[in-house]
Amino acid sequence: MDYKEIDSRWQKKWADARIFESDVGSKDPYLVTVAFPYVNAPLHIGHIRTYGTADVLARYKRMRGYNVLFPMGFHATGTPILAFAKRLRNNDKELVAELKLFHISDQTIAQMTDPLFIANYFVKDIEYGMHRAGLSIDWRRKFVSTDPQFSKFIEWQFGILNSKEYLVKGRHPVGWCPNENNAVGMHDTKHDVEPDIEGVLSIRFKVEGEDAYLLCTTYRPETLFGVTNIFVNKDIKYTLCRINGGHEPYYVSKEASKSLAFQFKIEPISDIPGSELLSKRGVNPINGESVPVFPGFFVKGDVGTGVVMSVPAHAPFDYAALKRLRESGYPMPDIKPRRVMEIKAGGSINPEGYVDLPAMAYIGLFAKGSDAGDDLLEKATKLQYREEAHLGKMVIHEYEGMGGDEAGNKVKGELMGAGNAFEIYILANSPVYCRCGYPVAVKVVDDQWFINYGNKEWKSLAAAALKGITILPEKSKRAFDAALDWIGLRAVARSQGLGTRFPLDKGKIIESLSDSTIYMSFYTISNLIRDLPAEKLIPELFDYVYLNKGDPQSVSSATGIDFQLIKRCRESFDYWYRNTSRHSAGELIFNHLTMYIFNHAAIFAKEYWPRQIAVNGMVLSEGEKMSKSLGNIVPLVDGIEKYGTDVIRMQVIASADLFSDSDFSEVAVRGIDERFRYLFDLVGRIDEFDSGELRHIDYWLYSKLNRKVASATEQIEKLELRGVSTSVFYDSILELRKYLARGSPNGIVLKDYLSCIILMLAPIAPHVAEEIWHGLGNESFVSLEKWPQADGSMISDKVEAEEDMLDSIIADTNQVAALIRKSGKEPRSVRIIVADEWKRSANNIVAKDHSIKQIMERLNSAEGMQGLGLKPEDRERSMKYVQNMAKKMNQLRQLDQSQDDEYGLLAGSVDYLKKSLGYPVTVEPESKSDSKRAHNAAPQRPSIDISS
RNA sequence: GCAGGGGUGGCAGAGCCUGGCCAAAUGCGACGGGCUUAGGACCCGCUUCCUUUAGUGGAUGCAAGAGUUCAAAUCUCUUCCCCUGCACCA
Repeated sequence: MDYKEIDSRWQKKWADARIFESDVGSKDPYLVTVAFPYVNAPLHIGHIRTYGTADVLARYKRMRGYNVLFPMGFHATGTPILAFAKRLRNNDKELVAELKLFHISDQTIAQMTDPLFIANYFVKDIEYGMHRAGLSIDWRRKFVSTDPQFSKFIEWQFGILNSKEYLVKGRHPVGWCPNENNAVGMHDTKHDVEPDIEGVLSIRFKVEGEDAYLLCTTYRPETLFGVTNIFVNKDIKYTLCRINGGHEPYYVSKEASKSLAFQFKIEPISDIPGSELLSKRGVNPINGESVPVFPGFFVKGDVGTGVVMSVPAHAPFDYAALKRLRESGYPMPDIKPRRVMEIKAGGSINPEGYVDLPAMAYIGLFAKGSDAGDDLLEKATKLQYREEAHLGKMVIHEYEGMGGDEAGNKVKGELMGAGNAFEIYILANSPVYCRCGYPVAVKVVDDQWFINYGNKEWKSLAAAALKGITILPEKSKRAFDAALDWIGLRAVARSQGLGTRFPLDKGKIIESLSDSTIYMSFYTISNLIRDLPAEKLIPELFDYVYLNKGDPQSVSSATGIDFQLIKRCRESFDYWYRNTSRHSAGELIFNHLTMYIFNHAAIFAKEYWPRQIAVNGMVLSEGEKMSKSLGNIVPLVDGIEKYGTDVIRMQVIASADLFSDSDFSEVAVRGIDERFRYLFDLVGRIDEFDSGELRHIDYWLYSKLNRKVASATEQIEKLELRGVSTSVFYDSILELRKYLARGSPNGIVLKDYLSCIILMLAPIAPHVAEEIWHGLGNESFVSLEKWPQADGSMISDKVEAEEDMLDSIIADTNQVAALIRKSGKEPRSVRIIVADEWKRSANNIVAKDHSIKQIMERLNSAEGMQGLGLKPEDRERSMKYVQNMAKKMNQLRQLDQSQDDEYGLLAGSVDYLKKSLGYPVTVEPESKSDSKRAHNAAPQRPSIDISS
């Protein structure tokens, strides 16, 4: 058995028969689309999670009689390919090593300094990988997001967004490299760090007797009431400068003046040493208090503005700095910390203990005598900030009782309203370095274009769309709700990258997640317009095709495009786009998938809105996240070569819940391989088996089979593929083993069973399924066969329970036999004693209302006894039995098996029992048994009497 | 910090929505046995503790704690811990 041979043989047959190429037809349509791959790396096994899951759905729906279209395109817009080429031009060793892992030749790598080459290379490479993975894609429709025809489509989309006033302009901070003079994203930094930008408030303190301000940055404006002084670093340079042309200048650190220049217009006036600031006093804008300026040991020039307002009651660093200053003998007045908020309960400190000194109390949690090193102060700060933000209540008059965050926002609003504060941006994870080596700064772009997902009407439109979408798995629905609420402005135009020019500013490129929100609709026409020159694709064409607006005849005469072709485009979109399923990894919920919903709601009529979205987890490699640094990435083609396509598909796609990560491990993969081989082996021998009348075990197998058809159908509809593979694959093999162990299997039953599970296995493991399907004598493609239908009449709880009973009798007998052997004796034969009928009645009476009252009443009267078929002398023993039964009252269930049923089953299974146990077995009813253990018999739990 | 998802036996991982047939599927691993020259493969058994040399008895138990209930892995609340995403980046 050679997976490679099987895989390529069936892939070729599918391709030759063009069974995955779909066109407008009379059957119900089903369009499956997946987040198209970005063309800067080959596929690894992780990619198959999403593509494979979509493929399973496509294959399943095909078997359910839908006309299924599963198209694929490629994403090449944006900056990564450019960054990729640049890295190779700079001979980046890390990247080269990564490419070598995928067996890319030196010769090819040498050509990868050209972005176009990179894109073309990976388009081919990825398409090849998808072929090898057996994805049922209609390749006639592929396109690349840099194709000029696609650009026309995107321009049309943005025209509509603009006409609806969803595009707005504003200020926006970005990571910026001062050296290269361009925006810096994750792809452009050393070690791929995302520059983490955050806004902080800068509050100005008027310098007493001078037309200037000290500018302090803070995360906690609500503590402004507790300011006792200002800290600067006396050993660094400060710059007096004007900001944005205001006439009163500010003191900030020299470094800050430079980095702020990317956010504001900064005019430096003069530099002075920090020590000169120490003689000044600042006025607190919130209460007019005048506070002194002190040197602070922790103040850094490159953090914020290099000027810090000191709140010793609520900031451990401030408290410690004042304490050290006093202890060093620095000439200073007595500074009294002032508390602005308190924590009533639930915090780490005792709220009564340090009325005006919470910071000291926090320090005390980490260090003896409140004399802590910087790292401990850091910890104390974090804890205090966290607890005060959560549990703190303001104690300042107008703010009394307010939470920390709420008060902070109010103070911020007041200050900003009065012009006493403004926001500046800083890099929270500073320093971040650009690949060129320079530290990244934050630049504020003034004329940034955004898509305004915060627009109220649009949002409610999107909410309406979301309502109509089936989200799989259901539990991720809440994430969509949250994402929809949260999404607001999204910067849409970029200064660099591949892609479509932004219509309202042709110097900019449309950001690459924003140009792929409705591309799924492009598949419906991509094959039809492929050869048309892009300039003919005027907005009116798309208006007609997608919106049914305008007149195809006039579009035809305006562009020279064949009238019929235009009509076909419209028909194709209208046909395919009514029933769609969208697939991606869960991490895209908060951007791509939400934008997908918004844009569909904005552009298309209701009947073309999304119908289903499925999000899946990732793939781990031997329990670890796959990463370049761990070197544990398994290239897809390598994996397929080594293990076989379906073994990989089975493990990657179907070994975990849809939303959970699946683990690719050697051991698990081997287990799948072994089971496939078991099936192949069994099918190879299928003609050896006779077929006669159906026995109990045959009915059992049919019952199990039909039950799993029903459950697997339900599960695959929800893409619960782990459940499908467990019941259809793993459990089936256990059932087959059990069935075969019973001896003389029925060939027809086996064939029925195997055919059916193969049909259900086909979406997940299509190559193996085709091979086995044909091994069973079929001529058709299993890929095009009908999904099986459960026959409810074949499902029998009774038959299954009876088989379970046989198993437990064997287990129990073995257990008893073990005890006998322990005493040195050897079991010679066993009698199995079937409980009397009255015990079944008793069971059912008790089980009915979970009470022994009724049955006891019956046992207490002669007629009642008689009704149960008992004699008066049985009374005592039967009461004892019932009392015993009552102990497990809550577990009793109704039984529909009579004593005769049970007896018949056991008598008919004597041979099997004998074979399993290894000694003679006889069966007898309780009433006819002379065994002293006979009275132990209970329904479905016969008494066992072993002679030794 | 905010948002979303989680925490189950040596490990992986079902079960949780719809409470009771749950000492908890299945797989892997470990252990004992069979088969074998041996290893692998395969087959059988076993894998919380106690009790029982004739069994299906008892205790503890599903992150921790509290609660609801006749009954909780499952429902509610609190706490702790882990994973993912957080914007111009695909």
